[in-house]
Amino acid sequence: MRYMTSLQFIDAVAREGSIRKAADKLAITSTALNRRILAIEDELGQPLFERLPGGVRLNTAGELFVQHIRSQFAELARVQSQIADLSGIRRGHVRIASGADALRQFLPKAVSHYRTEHPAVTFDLQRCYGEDAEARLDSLDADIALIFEPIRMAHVHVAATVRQTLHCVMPDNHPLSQRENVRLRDLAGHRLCLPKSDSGIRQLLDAGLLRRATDVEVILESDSFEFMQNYLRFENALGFHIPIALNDLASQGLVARPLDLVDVPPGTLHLCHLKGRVLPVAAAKFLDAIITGLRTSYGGDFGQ
Amino acid sequence: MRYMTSLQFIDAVAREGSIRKAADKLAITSTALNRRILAIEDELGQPLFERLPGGVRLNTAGELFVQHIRSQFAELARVQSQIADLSGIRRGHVRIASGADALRQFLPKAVSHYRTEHPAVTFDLQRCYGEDAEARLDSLDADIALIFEPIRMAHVHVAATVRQTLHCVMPDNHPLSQRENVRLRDLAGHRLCLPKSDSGIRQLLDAGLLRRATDVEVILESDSFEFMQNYLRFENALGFHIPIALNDLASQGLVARPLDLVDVPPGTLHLCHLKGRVLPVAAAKFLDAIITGLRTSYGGDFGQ
DNA sequence: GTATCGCGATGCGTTTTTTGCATCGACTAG
DNA sequence: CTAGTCGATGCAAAAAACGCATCGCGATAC
Repeated sequence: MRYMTSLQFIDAVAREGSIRKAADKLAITSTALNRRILAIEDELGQPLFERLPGGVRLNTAGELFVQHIRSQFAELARVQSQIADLSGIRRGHVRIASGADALRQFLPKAVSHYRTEHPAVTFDLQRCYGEDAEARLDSLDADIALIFEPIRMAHVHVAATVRQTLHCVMPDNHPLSQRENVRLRDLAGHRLCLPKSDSGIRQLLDAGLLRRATDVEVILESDSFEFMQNYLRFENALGFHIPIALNDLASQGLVARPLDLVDVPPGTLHLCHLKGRVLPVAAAKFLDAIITGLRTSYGGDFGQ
Repeated sequence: MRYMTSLQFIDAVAREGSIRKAADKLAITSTALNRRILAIEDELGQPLFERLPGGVRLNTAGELFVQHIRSQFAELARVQSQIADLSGIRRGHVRIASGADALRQFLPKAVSHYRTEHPAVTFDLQRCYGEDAEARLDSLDADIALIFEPIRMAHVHVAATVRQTLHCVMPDNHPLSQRENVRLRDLAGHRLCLPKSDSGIRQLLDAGLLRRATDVEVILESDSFEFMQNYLRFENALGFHIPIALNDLASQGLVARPLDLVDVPPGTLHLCHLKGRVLPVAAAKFLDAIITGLRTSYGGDFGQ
């Protein structure tokens, strides 16, 4: 929207921490950008940025104002999608922040299924680490977040949860593949591939392993589930996934066996949005769809 | 704010129902205003107004958008007051919609008392009839509303209530002035001055009179409590007030006697704001002050 | 039925605002 | 101490907004 460019500019400067850098990104000169910012600060009667030698930084007033700007844009987007909705044009845009887990199988399926029914809705998928997904909800860079395990921030609303039992993934000729489910003590002496420590899966595992003081051999750590799964095709080791992240194991000669619930409690996948926020039409409908999808396909059960 | 003028213009056109009239009020030409509206409609991809022979009217999209505009402005005002607040400048603006009742004594006192402590806070008092106060909350033309008796709209939040027993006001030589309190049947044969039927007081009275089928002589109706009170100095008749609206009776040779609660239940004064809205700092603080003031001064008791 | 009136839309010249360039002073890093 | 970065500012060019005159359309008055 043309009349809000100044606000967008302020947001950009806040993100870049420098007027010149932001001006580059916005494809205008730093002069123009600088003057727009001065003009708004003048109108507000107070500076929004502290001028530092290496750039600028939001002051307290600026933080309040930028927060306001972001919520205004989110609101505008919502109203626009609402207007588009009532005129029968079922288009919109959904921005999702997700950990790596759900990106493998679950989200691609969900998005593609939704798009078969609403082909004019576009998506933006942001792969996040750790608390980043929550931060993106907060800064309104994402409408919906899928977070496995802990929710740290208070103003995140959990729309739905799915219980996910940790599974141990291994080549089908691995000795442990004979068992129905795997105890932690069975892992002793085996080689493990573990997700990095900011992953919910890793945190669940660590808690269990620490408690049982199991002696294991960690041969690699990665933040890519895809890499770890592929790796198991070359070395006879053990990986860990949750059902929602499992895909296409059989064709790669892999099998998954659940970890015994006595050792490792089931993790929880949280489907969240920002508390108190009214989601744009498209995002709200996708959320509905995804929730019913979760209920039917992954209702606490194995989802491969 | 300079960058939002286009939005304000749309709001003005929506209120005036005509581009030319709105242009007059805004002190610009209809040409410029018209083009700004066309530009925004173009950016949104949809018209916001229906063009009628006698002017323009919002369509559905326009109503959504105008609602959005108003909430944006309210939000901006709130953020501005928040910014002003944190910089130590205790200024702000409070807009109150009130029935005539509270304007007589209670609100002048409350506002002036608040202003002794916060002299930089300014006030806007809008005298409203009937449902208008609620409508003004809804259109964000008022931050706070004082409504006597019924709340019709669902999205009004009641921050506090005060019980108010109806009082009968009369010249001090009136026969009924001898009684401690007044029954409805005592009114038979007396001349009454009644508020108009959109007043909460009138509605309470009507309900009681109808139930008791009391035969009374209504000599005048008015929406001005001041007029009715003054009138009693010239004709020996009866008026009706709630304690919060009583002022300075003795010096005018008037007295007030409560109506018996058996006949007429006590009315309720509602102190409201729009549900889900975060009030600007000044309005929120004034609301706090007014609530504690109500609790101590008018805690269900006579307040003259 | 016709003339008139008020409404929003639009073409065009003018005014106001915004932008970009060159440059300044302040500061940091090496 | 010098080279490089940052934000601020004077000035001319470019862009946007504005006002005037005018059009077409529909309602109203007579």
